[in-house]
Amino acid sequence: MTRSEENYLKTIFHLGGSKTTTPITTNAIAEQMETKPSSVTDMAKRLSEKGLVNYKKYQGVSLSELGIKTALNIIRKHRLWEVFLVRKLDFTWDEVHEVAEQLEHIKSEKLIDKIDELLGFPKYDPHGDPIPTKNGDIDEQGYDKQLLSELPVGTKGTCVAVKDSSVPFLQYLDKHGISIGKTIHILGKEVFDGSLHLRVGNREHTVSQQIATNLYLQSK
Amino acid sequence: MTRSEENYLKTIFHLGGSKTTTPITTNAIAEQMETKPSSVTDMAKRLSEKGLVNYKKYQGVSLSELGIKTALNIIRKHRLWEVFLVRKLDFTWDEVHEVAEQLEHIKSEKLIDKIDELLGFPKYDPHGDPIPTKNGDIDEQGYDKQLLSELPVGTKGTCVAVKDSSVPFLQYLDKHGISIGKTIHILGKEVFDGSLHLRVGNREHTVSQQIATNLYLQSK
DNA sequence: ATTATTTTTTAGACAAATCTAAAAAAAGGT
DNA sequence: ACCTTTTTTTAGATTTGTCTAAAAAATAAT
Repeated sequence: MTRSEENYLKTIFHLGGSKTTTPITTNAIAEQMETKPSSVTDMAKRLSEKGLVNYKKYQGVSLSELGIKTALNIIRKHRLWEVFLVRKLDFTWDEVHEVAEQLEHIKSEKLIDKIDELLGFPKYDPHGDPIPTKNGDIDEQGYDKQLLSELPVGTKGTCVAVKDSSVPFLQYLDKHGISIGKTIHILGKEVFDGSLHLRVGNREHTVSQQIATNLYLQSK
Repeated sequence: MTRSEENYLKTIFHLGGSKTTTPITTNAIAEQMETKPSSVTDMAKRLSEKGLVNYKKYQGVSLSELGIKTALNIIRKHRLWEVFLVRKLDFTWDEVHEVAEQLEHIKSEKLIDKIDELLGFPKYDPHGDPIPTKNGDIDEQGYDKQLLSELPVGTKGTCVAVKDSSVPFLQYLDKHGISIGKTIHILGKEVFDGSLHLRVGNREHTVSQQIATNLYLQSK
């Protein structure tokens, strides 16, 4: 397994390539990976040779059983390292992704199992995404969560995950005191643009619809 | 900096390439890295282009100032990760090298500084080798240590480092209860083959000269 | 000092992973 | 159904890092 192969598998998984129903297009992969479609075609052939993906010319790519298992293993490593960075080394949630992108490729089963143990076998990463188990089981559902934008005014809930985990979005949330575990109260909604009025802790803010469609709450 | 370039720099450093006096030969590097001399020549040119080594045809390689700084930074990372693996994840000292070979190439200054901090700024790795500082200072001397083979009968000392840190040697030491920090008493010496009779803790062993020339004590 | 041996370098080839430009196939529009 | 546009693939080139085989330089030996 090369690093590049691992990155392709991970991307294909994130684009939904574990379901055989709709194969992932060459273009979609290229765009996501910021590479050229021709490079994707080359890699699709290589991965197909190795039995990691199903690929037929002009018909896109989906992951094989082995491909899914491999992708989940990389995602497991990525997310465990993210938890480690936040909990043990005081990284902020917007800093972890870049470093975890490197750490996820370290080849040592013992290492990642020990990190898992050190962290007390966490179930979710710092963005609220579920961590696959050693056997490749993943709690796709996660918490019983709903997008902030889909909840009615008056709802009170706990922030459990983010949909977008880009650096600017995470920094925006930090600036407004929003993080995983925080209680959020929906005070009002502007019908015109879908913006929401919230109470987070003892502070009140207005957030745009774009924010509201990228934040998951568990309502109570 | 590619991973391969980093590995060459590290190897050149370990072969003594930081002293301009005796350049390191192509063959020596090839042998150490288990590669071919022609590959070393290629890399020597590339590293020379980048100002990391001094290289003139047929005259071997030595590290430039920048090369030394870079090599020490990689060694620093390698050794800090080794300490982390032993102290935080219960790796044994014969297991750490292979994983640290991978971890040393992770690019994040913040990561290694936080690991350093988490460990309380250790000065020595699990084999007793000194850890370079962030600025590239290294305590070459280390402890005021002497090879076990060079000490007189009757000496009592603390094991502070190993010269050979190969897996078989470290496992041999483990089997005989010898580790960094252990007190060793030299009870007798066989003139014929240089083997030594030792007391380690409450056990007594005879060890060959080969063992004795690869173990450092700090006598007291 | 000339030959033999060893070391080092060059030249050319190969694999992985990428790119550009052009060709082929698929999808969309009228 | 035909033409146009988009998507995908092929073909050929490039870079990094490696190799083998042959040439060149340095070292050693008689």
